[in-house]
Amino acid sequence: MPPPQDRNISASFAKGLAVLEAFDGDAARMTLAELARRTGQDRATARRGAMTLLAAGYLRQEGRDFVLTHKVLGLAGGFLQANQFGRLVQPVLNHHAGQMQTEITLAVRDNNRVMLLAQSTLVHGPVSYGFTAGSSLPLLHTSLGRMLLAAVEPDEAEQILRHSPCVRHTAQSLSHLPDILAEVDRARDTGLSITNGEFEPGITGFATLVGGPGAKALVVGSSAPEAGLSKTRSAQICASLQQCAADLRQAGVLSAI
Amino acid sequence: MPPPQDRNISASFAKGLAVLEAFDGDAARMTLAELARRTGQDRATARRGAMTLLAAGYLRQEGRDFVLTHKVLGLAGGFLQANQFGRLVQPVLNHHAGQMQTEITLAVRDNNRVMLLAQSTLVHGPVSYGFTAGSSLPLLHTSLGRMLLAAVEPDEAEQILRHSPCVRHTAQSLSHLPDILAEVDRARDTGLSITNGEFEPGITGFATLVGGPGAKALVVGSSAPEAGLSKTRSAQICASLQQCAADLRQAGVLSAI
DNA sequence: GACAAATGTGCGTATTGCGCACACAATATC
DNA sequence: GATATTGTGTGCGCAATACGCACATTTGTC
Repeated sequence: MPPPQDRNISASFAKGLAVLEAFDGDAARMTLAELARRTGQDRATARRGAMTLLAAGYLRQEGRDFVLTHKVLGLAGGFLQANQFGRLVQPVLNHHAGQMQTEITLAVRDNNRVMLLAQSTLVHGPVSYGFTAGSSLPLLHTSLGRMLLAAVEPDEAEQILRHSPCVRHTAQSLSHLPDILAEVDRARDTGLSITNGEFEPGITGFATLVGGPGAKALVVGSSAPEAGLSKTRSAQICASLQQCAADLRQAGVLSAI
Repeated sequence: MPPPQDRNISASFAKGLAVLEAFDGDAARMTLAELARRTGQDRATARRGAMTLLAAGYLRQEGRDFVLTHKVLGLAGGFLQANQFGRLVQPVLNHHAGQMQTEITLAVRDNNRVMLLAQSTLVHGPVSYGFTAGSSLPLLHTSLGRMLLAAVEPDEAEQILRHSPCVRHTAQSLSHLPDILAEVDRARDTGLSITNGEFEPGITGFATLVGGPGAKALVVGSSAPEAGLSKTRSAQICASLQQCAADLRQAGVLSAI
């Protein structure tokens, strides 16, 4: 017999949120049947959730497919505006990105994924990898992810790792948990995480900690093509990231989480 | 007697969404009592909505205040990723922002407000005005807003205007509806909207249409300080915006709405 | 045309959520 | 410190809401 429901929680609202969350970067458009499967809900329940979101403007319909609309950006805008990301965070990222001539990204851990919170806009840089604020990246094979794991206690980091999907993105992707843990430990010790082509082929990723307690840690990261990456250049990027982290702390970004 | 409810809509879910939407840039943090007032709901109803959002991770609690979390960015990320904003839109905005040496913004109309969808901000530019993707701007006194109104039929534009708040942001803000309508008509005729210090003092705004049917039109805009803005420079910005719009159409941005 | 997959909807059921009221807590003001 | 105001937590009766199932229909694919 299921426990009596928590009277503080609206189960219908929670089911509806699950329908909204089913739409992500991997599942951009879904039929009702797919939506029911993905949420584990009865088709009629999922349908009511989808029709409510349709009426509210968060979904639109293309034939049989439901498609997420830009209205979700308005929700995100509330958070970004409230925390003055445009005035405090973006200029710092842009400034350092300009100096380093690379993109810079601010990220946080979201369960066992990396969530990008903000990203510099760079005029003359290498080709964009297509990520934006709100993008979700893997935890295990990115420098951002490793740095976020380095921000939590070792045994908790191991727990998180054990419950995270370990997908080999490239031939270089580490696949043994002890190897990944060793890299996380190294990031914890040095304050820097560097990955070589483990998520995107031929791309070196860098990340350092901005601050914040374990589960709510913020990190900044950058990336550069491996080819033509000298030790001097690498050290320069690391130093700039650490300066960027200091400037972000100064700007008060840690109070946003 | 109220009409029987639409069986396709979950009223509890809709109420919950209204609680989530109550958190915006102007109301970053709210007590339960404030939330009930803002949503017009009974305090117990608003409380259940807030507690459900708390459990789902969209709100956190600071004393008596509920605060929006970054989790809403994940929802936005689904839309941005699905429409490849990072790969198709951002590079175009960045390219033209670099060439023009101004910020560029992509926007859509959201009821009687302007919603920013994407933006390229400049490394060495005038002080950032603090807006980001998801930010909401007024419709009546921005070049983006005027251009969005120009995209709909004149009588519909007038209806929207009549139902929009007419706040005087600066001494230069037009306040007579016929004057604003005339500016909208001019934007419709010329394909460009230019405003002088009506929303931010001393700032000239430019906007042009990217495309899309009336209610779903997309526009791009830019801004520059009025001081030191020559006719040549003005014309240059307008031409670049129009080229940017053409490149965005080419990149397929219109299918995102 | 056959088959699979998806959809719309009616309906019985009971659970869920609503809203009110009461008591208590926290904060603000004097 | 007292008082007033505002905010909060929660129990509870009630009825309406939402669930989930089943059936018929539609759409898509081969």
